[in-house]
Amino acid sequence: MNGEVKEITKRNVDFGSWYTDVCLKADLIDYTSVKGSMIIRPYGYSIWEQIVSILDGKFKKEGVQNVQMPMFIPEDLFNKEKEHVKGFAPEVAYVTQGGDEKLPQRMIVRPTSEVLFCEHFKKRISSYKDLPLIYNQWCTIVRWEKTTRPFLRSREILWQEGHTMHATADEAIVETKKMLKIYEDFQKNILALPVIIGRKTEKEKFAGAVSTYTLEAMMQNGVALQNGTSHYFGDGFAKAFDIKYIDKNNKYIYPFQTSWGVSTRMIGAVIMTHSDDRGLVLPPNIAPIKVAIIPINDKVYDECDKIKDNLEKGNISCIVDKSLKSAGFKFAEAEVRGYPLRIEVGPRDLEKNIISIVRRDTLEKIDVNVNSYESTVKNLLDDIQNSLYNEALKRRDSMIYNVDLLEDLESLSKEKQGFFIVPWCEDEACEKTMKESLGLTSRCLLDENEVFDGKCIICGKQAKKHLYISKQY
RNA sequence: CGGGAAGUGGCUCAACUUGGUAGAGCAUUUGGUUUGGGACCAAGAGGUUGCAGGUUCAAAUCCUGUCUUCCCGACCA
Repeated sequence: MNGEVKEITKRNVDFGSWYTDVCLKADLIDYTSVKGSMIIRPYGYSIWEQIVSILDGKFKKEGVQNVQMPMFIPEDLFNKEKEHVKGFAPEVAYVTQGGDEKLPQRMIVRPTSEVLFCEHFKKRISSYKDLPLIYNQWCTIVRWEKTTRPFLRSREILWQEGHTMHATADEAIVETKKMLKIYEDFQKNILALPVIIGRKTEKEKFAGAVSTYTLEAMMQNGVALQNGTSHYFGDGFAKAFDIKYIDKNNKYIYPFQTSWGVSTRMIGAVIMTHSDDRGLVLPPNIAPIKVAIIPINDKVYDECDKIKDNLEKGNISCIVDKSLKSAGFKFAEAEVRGYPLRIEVGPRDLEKNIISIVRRDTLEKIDVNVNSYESTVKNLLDDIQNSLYNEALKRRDSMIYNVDLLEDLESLSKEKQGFFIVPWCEDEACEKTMKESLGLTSRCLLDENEVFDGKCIICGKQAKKHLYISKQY
């Protein structure tokens, strides 16, 4: 921890700079000389480790097996599924040379691994007894993004991608939705992020998918962020890759496929949802360090160590900040780094058998007895977790607008940002118009099964569904 | 990829307009005093000015290219 004073741009001055300031000053990332490829520093990486450990545990309970696939894909393999190629081609990085020799065929650096899994599935699947296959990998992928931003959009992406094969369409659809639900619960209960769950439109769905489901989070500034996806592929890839199994009736069947993924983008969503002008705010359930214990001077180290040991017995991770800085500096530092609670231990308070606990979200300070604080700490952590979610939910809900008329949308979207729910005819042309004239992209359908009779906000023809639209990262 | 801004010790910036060989604060190191909201005193170290060319007797400064970052679009998780 170095000792420079960390100035953070205020949110209302420049939200984008505030965000990168928080990422840098909270010591989550650093830049490199490679465009769009950030270093995730130890503190930032420990947040990712929390995410991995919790999610991976949930996956394993669902029978997911982890694998590791190659990073390179020969170009002809990648070209097998036409929609998939078309969707990803513009952002693919190619390897053209190995050592001194030019490669006979270009390799692509995986932007996602569907085709590698398909190639492998073909070898592994021959009977209904081989199904389902439920695989996942934690890995990095590369997409040659033009605009990059820490966590939210980088060229090298640290993520998890699940790929599954099933005997029936129903089973695959259940899998798709099951993983979506796991993501939703994780984001709600662990990351304290309210998300809107829904199906993507044809225009916005994953290249090669039958249907794509999304988790749409809303940032403080009213800009939406797709924070995870789960896709149902039908048997499209299976057909393209000639993956077949023999069923009980000795008939050849193409199996049904899913894929689903979340990435370090979730860390960006946590920052942009909960943090404030003082720096990072982390929900306790994802915070690698839940309590920062701050000795006011060097005479109280023993008491601090005792508190740390005691809390860690109750599985509450702590640090004691013994750096040779003034107390005020340490308080500020603890706030920048977003430790959910800090405990101030000072000689004057100790004479009265008191220590102070300060919560990061509200900065509220309470005094507790030095011999009995465990339950208070636990309760406060729970309370912060709940209150961060509730605050985020309240704010998100206040940024959802139902709009039926184009003129209302035009004026409203000029002064407000957030989700707009609009009636839509399901014509892609109208989707394009929303984007080109208002800068609003479709996020997902309000309800994929909705039956609704109204007028499309753009063309006025019959609308069939309501659509969430917004600005997006 | 288009439009705008920026890049000078670890950080924030000055010197650039008008070319003359880089300076401050903070951080860092050492010694000391301190510690209840970003401590103080003293001494020291640290920079061929993002990178590559060019103009010039001379380039942080002028020109060209390139890379990176930020903002706004387009593209996308």
